[in-house]
Amino acid sequence: MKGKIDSKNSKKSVTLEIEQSRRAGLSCVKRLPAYLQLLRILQAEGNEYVSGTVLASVHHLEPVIVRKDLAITGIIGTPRIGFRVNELIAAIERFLGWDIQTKAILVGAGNLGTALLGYRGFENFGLQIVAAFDRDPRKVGRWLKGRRVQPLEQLVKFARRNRITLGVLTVPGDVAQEAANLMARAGIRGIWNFTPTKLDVPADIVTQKEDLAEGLAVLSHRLHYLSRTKGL
Amino acid sequence: MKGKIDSKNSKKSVTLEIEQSRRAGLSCVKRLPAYLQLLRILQAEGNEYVSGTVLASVHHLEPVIVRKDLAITGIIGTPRIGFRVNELIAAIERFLGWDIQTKAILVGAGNLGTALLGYRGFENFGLQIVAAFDRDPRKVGRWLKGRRVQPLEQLVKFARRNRITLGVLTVPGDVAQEAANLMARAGIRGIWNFTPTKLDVPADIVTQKEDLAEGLAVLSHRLHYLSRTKGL
DNA sequence: ATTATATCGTTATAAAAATAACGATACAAA
DNA sequence: TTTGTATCGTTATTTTTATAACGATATAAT
Ligand SMILES: NC(=O)c1ccc[n+]([C@@H]2O[C@H](COP(=O)([O-])OP(=O)(O)OC[C@H]3O[C@@H](n4cnc5c(N)ncnc54)[C@H](O)[C@@H]3O)[C@@H](O)[C@H]2O)c1
Ligand SMILES: NC(=O)c1ccc[n+]([C@@H]2O[C@H](COP(=O)([O-])OP(=O)(O)OC[C@H]3O[C@@H](n4cnc5c(N)ncnc54)[C@H](O)[C@@H]3O)[C@@H](O)[C@H]2O)c1
Repeated sequence: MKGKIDSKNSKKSVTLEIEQSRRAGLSCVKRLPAYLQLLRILQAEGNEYVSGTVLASVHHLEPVIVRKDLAITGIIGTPRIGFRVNELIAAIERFLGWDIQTKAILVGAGNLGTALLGYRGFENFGLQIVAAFDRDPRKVGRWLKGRRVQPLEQLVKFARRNRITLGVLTVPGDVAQEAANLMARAGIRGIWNFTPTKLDVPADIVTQKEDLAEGLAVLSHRLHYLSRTKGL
Repeated sequence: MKGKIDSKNSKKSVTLEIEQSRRAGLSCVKRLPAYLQLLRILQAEGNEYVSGTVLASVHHLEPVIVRKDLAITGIIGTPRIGFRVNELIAAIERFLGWDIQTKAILVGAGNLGTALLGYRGFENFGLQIVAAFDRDPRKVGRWLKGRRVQPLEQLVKFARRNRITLGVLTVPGDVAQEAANLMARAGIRGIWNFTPTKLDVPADIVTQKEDLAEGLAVLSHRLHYLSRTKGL
């Protein structure tokens, strides 16, 4: 069932093969954090086991989806009982690489950047924002949520010296590309992009665009639909 | 002018409208805002036309995907030329219901809530956050990004009086459900949920969960994979 | 006028994801 | 012991989404 790729279609592009070779569907990976969040609560409540059925019902999913999702982490459950909560948390964290803290820098200490710097939840996702950079001289030097805002000129040196692999991008959209270029020069491997700008980066750099408008579009469309069909 | 395909066309448009109000592909709806963002830039630069091919190349998509996505908005392009930028913007906005500004309230004026209140981009998405509510007495009464923070007790009255249909939820996860209940009592129709808590709401309320961890999981997984296969 | 070509819109096919189906297993109760 | 059942993990099947294929059309070039 798994097997090697038949090299039938060479057009199929490297990206797909990469994702397939790990056998992790994108939608599956996206659901894992939600399970993790719930598992942490169950753990705190002292539960030793949890069934896929319970995880499914909370998130309004079919149990079989949950079981399949969890399967890619390598976890094995016991029939009639479920999964060990501790083991499951460890398996998901390990699969996502969240068992080891990754150091990140943030570029653009504005509204959103400040909020992200102040978010305590990232440590649960293996993320540690260790420094913030900004171009605005009025912000440089100030302390923000426990980090001192540094000038852009320091970025490359800092990132290289501290072996930073991940960058969080929260600058205005029209300067996003140049900030990304700077990150690339600094040896950053992954960019978490909160700007509405699609970035152009070397092939060995991974970008993830976080677009709030996507979710709002879905919400708006659903509401719009409801109001048209139910006449509300 | 188009007499020869008239009968076929009318039949098709009926089908399309049904499908439009019924279920537009989720992935399609999610891509529309990205097109819109680029279109606004093109419009500001004075471009009159844009081809699906151009939109596709910027976002690293296949042209046919773009054309199909745009088709659900009802827009019609001209071969060899493309689409009128103005018309396309209007069509997407109309499809998403973003041509009319929707009034929203925000509950939880903390780190993230403040950032969202300060975001000027929402007016491009037909969203207008007109009020903020918080439980913390130290925050109530203060001005935040041009809005006065109001106590929770005012929420129901305010929302009903101002016919608010949309709520933005940025409270801590463990009180998210009760805040959502309050919104439901206030007649809110849609909840944009930024907490990691899966909400339980009446069937006639639409919720959209915005989970940053999803995107981070994808990014982490890609990086993790890269580091294991390319040994970097 | 003819040809070339970039693009459109639709239809056909392939790939991914969700859902259904089903046998296997661990424990509880009769 | 036997039966009942909630769950697991795997293997179909269906649905959704992405990609490929193709004829049609508007404009520019020959
Ligand atoms: N605030 C939100 O809620 C929100 C929501 C969705 C998307 N976004 C996006 O996030 C980004 C930031 O939004 P914001 O509201 O925080 O904007 P902001 O203006 O508050 O912050 C931007 C910060 O980037 C700094 N900056 C500007 N140019 C820079 C450069 N070249 N290098 C480094 N820093 C630079 C500015 O000094 C400022 O501090 C924008 O692209 C925006 O579209 C924000
Ligand atoms: N800050 C981020 O970058 C970030 C990122 C991802 C997710 N989130 C999520 O967003 C939510 C808010 O995060 P935050 O960092 O802004 O937290 P925060 O603590 O800074 O803000 C929470 C605010 O909600 C208020 N509040 C508490 N209980 C309330 C209630 N019952 N009704 C109304 N208001 C109430 C608090 O007084 C506070 O002002 C959390 O659920 C968090 O997990 C935040």
